[in-house]
Amino acid sequence: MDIMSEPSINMPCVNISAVERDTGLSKDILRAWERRYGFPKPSRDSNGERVYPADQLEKLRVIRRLIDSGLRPGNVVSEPLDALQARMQALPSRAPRTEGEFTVADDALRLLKSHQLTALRQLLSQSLMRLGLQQFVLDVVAPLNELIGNAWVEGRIEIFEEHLYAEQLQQLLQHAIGTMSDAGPGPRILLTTLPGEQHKLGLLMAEACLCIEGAQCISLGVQTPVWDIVQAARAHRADIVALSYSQVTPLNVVCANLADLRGQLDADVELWCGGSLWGNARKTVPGVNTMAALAEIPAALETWRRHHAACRAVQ
Amino acid sequence: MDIMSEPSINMPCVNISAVERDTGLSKDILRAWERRYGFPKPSRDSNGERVYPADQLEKLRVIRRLIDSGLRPGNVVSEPLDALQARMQALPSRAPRTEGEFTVADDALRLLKSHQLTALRQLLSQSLMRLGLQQFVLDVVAPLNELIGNAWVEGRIEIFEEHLYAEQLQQLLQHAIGTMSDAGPGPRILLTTLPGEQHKLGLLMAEACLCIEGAQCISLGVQTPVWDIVQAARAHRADIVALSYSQVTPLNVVCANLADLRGQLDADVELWCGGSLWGNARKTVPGVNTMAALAEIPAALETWRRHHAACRAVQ
DNA sequence: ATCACATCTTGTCCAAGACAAATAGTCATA
DNA sequence: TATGACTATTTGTCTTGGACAAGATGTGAT
Repeated sequence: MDIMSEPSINMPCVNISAVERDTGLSKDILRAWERRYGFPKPSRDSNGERVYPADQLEKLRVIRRLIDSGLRPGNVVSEPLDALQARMQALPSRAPRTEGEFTVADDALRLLKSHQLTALRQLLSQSLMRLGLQQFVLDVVAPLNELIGNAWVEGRIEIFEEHLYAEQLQQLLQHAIGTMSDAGPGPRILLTTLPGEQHKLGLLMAEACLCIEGAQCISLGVQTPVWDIVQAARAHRADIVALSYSQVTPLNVVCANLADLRGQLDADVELWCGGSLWGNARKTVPGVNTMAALAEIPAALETWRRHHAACRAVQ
Repeated sequence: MDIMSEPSINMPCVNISAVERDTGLSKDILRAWERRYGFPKPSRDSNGERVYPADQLEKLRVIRRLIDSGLRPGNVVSEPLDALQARMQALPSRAPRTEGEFTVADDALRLLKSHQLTALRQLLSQSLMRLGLQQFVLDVVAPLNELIGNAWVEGRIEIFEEHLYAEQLQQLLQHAIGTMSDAGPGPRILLTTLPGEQHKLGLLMAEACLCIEGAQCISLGVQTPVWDIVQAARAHRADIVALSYSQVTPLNVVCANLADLRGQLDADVELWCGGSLWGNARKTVPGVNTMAALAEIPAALETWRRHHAACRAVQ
């Protein structure tokens, strides 16, 4: 359906800012790679400014994911696309997924790709009802997310399909969370993401797991500046600030942001940060509770409650 | 720790990345202002890199707010802090609003500012139930949006409060839309915003008005690239693509994007674009149906249906 | 008043260089 | 075979100073 190898007959092109937005690679990095490795090699517009064709953008996304999984730029940036895709296949797939329990996720992906939107919504909704919110999030949404992510970098689904998927799931989760929000003796938790992180789904999944355990969740949505998180935490007397990250932000940046936020937050407010990027991270930030998986949430909450009860007793 | 010469003994200092993060001003802008206006004037570390003291960061935030409310950098960046704060006070309040019909919006703003979240949610929810979705959107949400926008540029509410407000309303609207989505003989309408436009609320308000009139809405969420909108419209055989814009994007950019999208969309797909920025716009784009207010939606749908019925009859 | 035209403003991009932190490679020692 | 120390390379980020186009403002004529 879409376009072929010839650049620029009808291929959509974008400038360096758009590439930075779409790939999470900074302008500096894009220019440095071009200088050092010869890729990306954008054409130039009449003003001498870089114009990236869609296929290079596509390749950059693959590269991004390979680097996130541990490879180094010098080894992958200059390789041709098919070699990279071969490497993608060879990556140790963290999700074993040979068992029969994730078939819902598979079915959902199939429905998404065949554009059967109402059927998709029905399937997800039914699955939610059958499993309950917690199990639904852990056993369906999380693997489905990974499935979608992989399908996307391998070019098997389009961006608009991912948008559509995220939209459906957001609705479903938000509704489910809304129906039980008002309970909870648990800690007051402020949820958001930092600027640059646009993915709301991870946030909602966390919120679901937290609400189920009786926490009082206050969600600011995505992309709240550090300073405003600090203010919000004070205004709402939050016990915990919980952030979510997908893979698009480089680990260094994430750690810097977290350290910054940790420094500005009042000391008695805990800072939790979740996201799949902590799976193979060796780095940690002092004073920040990082979680690689949603399944860690209940234990963390339990710990907080015990500790908090003890503190109260002492006072 | 590693404090420097002049500014202060214990003032925390940050590098240029942190300033970008906290103020939303890009590194390029920070360097350009320093070159042109002499502010900010960071000290340098041992490696010659910029180190910004906290008071300059604070002033940058004030400047940011003044610029967002219409002032120009050349006039404010080099002024002293107290002059800037005087200007903040002197900002004209754009909202006349003397009538008594928007009291719900006023109450909502009050609750938001006093951080009574559950009360706010209750108020909005009750209001929705009482008025019905359409009237709620037109008579409460729209004026409340304007109220919030004004309060923000005047510095009466914080960014995090605006986030919180948007989040509550999004949940409410999304839920309301979800409970009636599956009906409708009407046109298939693809809803989204273009990259750069992050406001989902406008989109949801439009979706609500469209759904009520029996249209089949397919929402892609925010920030879908042009190329993907085209693909999505084909995949889902949309009759209409509807976009939403708030005021933050310059009109020229909007028009250019619209023309681009219009050129790539199949000719038999209509393109609608709504948003308050069309209120005083003299510019139009050929082939694009622009609407300044949500109230225009029913008539537009009626027109489409009549025209479409006629076309069918001809075939 | 309204429009067209000239003039400033201002955000963004570019090039090429520099440097430190992170990573990989090497070699000797327990 | 591990482990640790040391060196070399890789890589992200910051620097300067210049350039340009789109937006905003001012000016003059209709």
